[in-house]
Amino acid sequence: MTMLEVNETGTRILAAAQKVFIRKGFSGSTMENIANEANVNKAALHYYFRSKEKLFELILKEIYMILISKIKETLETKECIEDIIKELNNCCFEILSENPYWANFIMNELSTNPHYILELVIKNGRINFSVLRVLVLVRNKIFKKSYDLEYSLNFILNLISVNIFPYLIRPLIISLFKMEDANFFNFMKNRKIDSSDFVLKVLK
Amino acid sequence: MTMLEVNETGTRILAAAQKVFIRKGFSGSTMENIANEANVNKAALHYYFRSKEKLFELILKEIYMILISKIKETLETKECIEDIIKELNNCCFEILSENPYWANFIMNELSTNPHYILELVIKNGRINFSVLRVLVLVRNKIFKKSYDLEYSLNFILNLISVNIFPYLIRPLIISLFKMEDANFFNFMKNRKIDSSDFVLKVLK
DNA sequence: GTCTATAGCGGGATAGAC
DNA sequence: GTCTATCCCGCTATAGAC
Repeated sequence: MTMLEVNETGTRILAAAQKVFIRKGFSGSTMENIANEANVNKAALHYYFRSKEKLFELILKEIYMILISKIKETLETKECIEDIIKELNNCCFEILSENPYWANFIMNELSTNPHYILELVIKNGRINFSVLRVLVLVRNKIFKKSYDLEYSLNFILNLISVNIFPYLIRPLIISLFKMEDANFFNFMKNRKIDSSDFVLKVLK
Repeated sequence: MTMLEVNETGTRILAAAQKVFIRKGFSGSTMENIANEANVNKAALHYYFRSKEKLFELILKEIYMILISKIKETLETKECIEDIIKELNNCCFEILSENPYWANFIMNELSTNPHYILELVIKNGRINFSVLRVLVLVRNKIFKKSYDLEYSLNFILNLISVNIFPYLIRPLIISLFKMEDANFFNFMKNRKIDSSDFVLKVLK
């Protein structure tokens, strides 16, 4: 049986692997952790997915693809820049409140072992077109000021920053303000309006 | 000899440990990596610092303290919020262009093993006062609008986000725009003006 | 204080029974 | 396909010579 046609046990292993890898990263996770989480024997992991590395690549690719497809959809279905900003904000909230560890996972891998993710980015280059489209929209909007590519790039960078970074420091926020996870996501839900405002102000 | 009075070999080990831990994280690093980097024997590491964990804690604490003291200084020496914003921006640039891996290192540890950092945050609670002071400054500035604690908090969150997040995705930016490291930091240097503008606009 | 040698263990991977 | 047993490497840590 190949990795592509996976049965019930295989999917259980994949789910367990996701859970473990996402929390602990590649080098922090062990095959035993994953086997226990999936209620199978260590040998089963190797039977289905050959090695730890192969299994990890599958998980990383799966998560990356889900993220990218949602973001692409968001960037492409809206017409004006204001709607895109609001929708992107919604999109981040929905993904990351449902999967609180995804952002950290991707960032950790990007910094400790950029190779995997950079390869995915290059192979799935079509996201670039969506970003380019947003760049043009931003340029048109702020063209009056005096057109400047770097300014547009910085605008997008700021947009992404305010949408993702707060989720990355969730453990810190939770600890400082003595919150529960639920409080945090509630805070982030209310914040949606503020951070859209924040970004939109710059356009006006 | 204790860990506090460390001779030349000890400092060489500390420097090597910093280099290795920062790039690979705790679980991604081995004592052999560090020993090679320091040009000493593995046994020396244990002689000076007892265990991998103790050595790691020292490195983490050292970096955390440097970061916090610089940020505190920035937050406290300036009087008006506009100056603080600009100075914070400078501060991040100076630290992170000189130590490109620090931001990622702290974030990775915060997400894979929050315990260490949260303990440091709690033990060195004095940073909270500086942040509180900024919060009050922000509140006074935007009070006209209608005072709102959450709004002020979000403002600070946005401020931190645009200052740190771009450094976190450096590998991605470098790869996408086919930059060298030097180009990236040059870009970030120019960006300083834009991102201050970005944040300041909201106050106006 | 610094080195070599090695203990001891945990983790990835495989062989082989069923 | 699934399990048990086991191999073997690499890593932390220590003992002991010098």
